[in-house]
Amino acid sequence: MGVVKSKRMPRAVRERQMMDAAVRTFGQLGYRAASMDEIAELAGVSKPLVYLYLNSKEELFTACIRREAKALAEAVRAGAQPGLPADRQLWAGLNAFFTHTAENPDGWAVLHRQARTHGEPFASEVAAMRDEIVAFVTGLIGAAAREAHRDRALPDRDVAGLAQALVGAAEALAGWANDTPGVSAKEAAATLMNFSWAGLENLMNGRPWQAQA
Amino acid sequence: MGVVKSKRMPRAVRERQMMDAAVRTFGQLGYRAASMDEIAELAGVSKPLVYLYLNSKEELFTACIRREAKALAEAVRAGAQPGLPADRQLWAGLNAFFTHTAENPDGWAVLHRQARTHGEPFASEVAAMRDEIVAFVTGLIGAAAREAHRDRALPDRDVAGLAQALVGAAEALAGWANDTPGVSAKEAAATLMNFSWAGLENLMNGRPWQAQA
Amino acid sequence: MGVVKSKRMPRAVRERQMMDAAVRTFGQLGYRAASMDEIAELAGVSKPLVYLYLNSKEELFTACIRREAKALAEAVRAGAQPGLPADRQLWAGLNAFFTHTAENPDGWAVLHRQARTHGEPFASEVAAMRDEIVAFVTGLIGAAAREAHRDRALPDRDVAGLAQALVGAAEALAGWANDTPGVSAKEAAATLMNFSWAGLENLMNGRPWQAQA
Amino acid sequence: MGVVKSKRMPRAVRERQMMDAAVRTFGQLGYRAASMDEIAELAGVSKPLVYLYLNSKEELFTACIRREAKALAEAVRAGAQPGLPADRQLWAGLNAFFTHTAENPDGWAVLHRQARTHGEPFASEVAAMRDEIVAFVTGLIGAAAREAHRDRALPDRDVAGLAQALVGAAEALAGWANDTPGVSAKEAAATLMNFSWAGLENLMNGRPWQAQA
DNA sequence: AATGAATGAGTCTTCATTCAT
DNA sequence: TATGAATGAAGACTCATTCAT
Repeated sequence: MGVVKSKRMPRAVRERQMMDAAVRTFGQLGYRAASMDEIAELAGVSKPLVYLYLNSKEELFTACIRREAKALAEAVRAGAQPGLPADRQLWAGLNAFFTHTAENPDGWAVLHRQARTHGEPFASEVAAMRDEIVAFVTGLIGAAAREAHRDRALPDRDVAGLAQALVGAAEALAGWANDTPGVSAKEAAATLMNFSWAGLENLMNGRPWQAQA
Repeated sequence: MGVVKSKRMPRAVRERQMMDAAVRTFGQLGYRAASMDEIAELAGVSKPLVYLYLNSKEELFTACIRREAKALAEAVRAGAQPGLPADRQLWAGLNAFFTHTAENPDGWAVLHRQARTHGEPFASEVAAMRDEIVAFVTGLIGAAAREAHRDRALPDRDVAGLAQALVGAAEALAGWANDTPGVSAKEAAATLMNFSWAGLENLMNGRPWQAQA
Repeated sequence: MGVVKSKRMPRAVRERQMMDAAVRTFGQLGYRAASMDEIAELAGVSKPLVYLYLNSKEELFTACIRREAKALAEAVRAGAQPGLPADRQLWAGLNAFFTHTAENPDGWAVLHRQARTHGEPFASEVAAMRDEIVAFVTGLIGAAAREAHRDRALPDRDVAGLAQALVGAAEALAGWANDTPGVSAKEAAATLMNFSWAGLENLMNGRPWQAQA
Repeated sequence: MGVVKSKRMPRAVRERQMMDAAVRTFGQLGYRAASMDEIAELAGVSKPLVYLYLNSKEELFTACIRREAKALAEAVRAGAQPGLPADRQLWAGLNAFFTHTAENPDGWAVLHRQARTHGEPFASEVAAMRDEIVAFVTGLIGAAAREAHRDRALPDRDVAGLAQALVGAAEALAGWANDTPGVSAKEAAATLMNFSWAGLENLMNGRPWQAQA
């Protein structure tokens, strides 16, 4: 009878709308600068409904972090194809990572920029996902080490550092690819693969990592 | 006996106290979460004096970014020793970088975490310094490529991408080293040097980059 | 027993209460000296509600000016009776004007004293209404000149000047009548009618304008 | 020895500089919007010196009102030439008034707009000057009445009302003359003289007041 | 399931005013 | 005579959050 305002939707749908709005707002403005008013309006609902479903700004932000972390981890997991050699697995994982972050810039911003910037309830929330990536890389390196028949694996802390460096390089390349016209996500992935797998010395001596080799 | 809350200090001194307090507060809480009240109290002065000298929260934050960016850039410039081979220069520069960020964790947090997270007057402020460091690394990689006497130098865009990756990795490792107890600047530098120079494949095959070689 | 601080009223009602409080406060203290706290308290609501409905101090003041200007212009329009001879119309209009300003002293103070004293967004807001009244008086004087069957009508610019003088005198008298106990609207109107219609010379020679003549 | 900064001036001179700056600032911005900082800077002295000489913002404003009121009253007194017939005296007084206010717009703004807008210490301060003008007009009318050999003078309250109307008309005409290109101060004075002395009826019947008659 | 009405608490910013020299 | 250094108090504005329906 008149304007349809899409009311009375099932809870799950409404919740998803709110989370979408929240991820977008948090990702673009940050935790503090984002306001519940803005999120509610972007979600097309009233503020009390947001509170009814998600309780508080803090819980809402936490829920966003969890959702996006899960989605990213799953994307990387799904992209990497177990059974391939370690370098091909890394290549596949990086491609999945770059593709997912390019398609979900706000989610990535929430995870990478915002969650780590705002103190304690949140930082440890992201740590879980970081640990998962670290575990993925660790596993890769372990597998590679076994392939190479080496007895001594790299120490754990070294692996954690390498994972940090890899993610940092990936994020920098993602930003650079976005800002530099003509650089595709795949090219960025190749650059990172070369950088991380072959190392600068090999690159300078004409021995890059070969995707097809 | 105890700290005398000394009064009537010359402007330059007070300004430095305020900036110190601001860097610490902004670095730990972020731009939005930090309050001018908190900064003033930490500096041991009243709020109006902060405004009298530094005009506004935005200008204060910008001043912090500029001061810390300048200090970091100068530290890296001073650490790198022109004349050495490229890998030794890189090693020296990384050491200077990680040492400075370890000694100024709040300043580094302001630059890396906070300034880039909080929109536009600030992001471009840091970008300038970052570009300077990227240019430095780009030069290093180019020089190394020439030293290798290869006929075909790496294409410019590849070099730029590698530099971005290297700087991104360094940034991530600096944050990680600050947050992880027991990781020294030298260890972080070594991890990154191995990662970037030798590459993962060499690492896993027991052929790391050798600082003394 | 006593005023119940009733809650949960419809927006339109609350808005009117706020505007009433604002007109009173602005009229008595001026734009700068009036505080939003004071207005909110006088309206019986919390400050955020004032902001929710009226956005800012500036918009609130502007809204007050518009409301009071509209009310005054309508009162004068309704009071003047087209069809009467010019002097009778003027007399009727003046009576309406002085009656309205006497009944709405704060509104009049907002228009005459405060709005014109506080710079540019506001001054031009009142100017529109003032011009409307000046145009009304200009028309009256022109009509009266035509009624007098004179061949040479007064030059336009002279008429405009006279209208300005008349309105200015009316404005001053309204303020004076409000501030001086015991001066009724009718007395003010009579004083001005004598002054403007008969002129000082006639007054001093015992020939005032006669309402009934 | 370097820049002359005009220091160590006698107190009277410094005080005049401060008052000049204050009149200008108060006149343009109003009592509340004017800041002591601004006044001190415009006067070319430090703030504590303003306080040393003039004690407080309130006293400073009061001093401004007194100075400007005295100057205006003296200008009008000096312009009016006792001994002339009443209408010529009024003409001379109006000319002096218009001339003075045109030459001292800030002083006039302080008296007319600002002082009356800001509550009680100040309003009564201006009242003194208003009374002086009322007394001037009253005297004129009394003289004219004697010239006309009338026994009964106009009641006091009527005279006060007439003075209010006259000043109101004068201020309106001053504003109008300033805003309308080509209208000189003298023309404005003539318009007001006609309006107030001859009255509208006489004007419309071709019997204006004659400056030379 | 959903919302219009409402607020306590806090943040940035300004200003008149004083102290020590 | 003159000022650089400093602050208490207040004011505009925002926001996360709740209540009544």
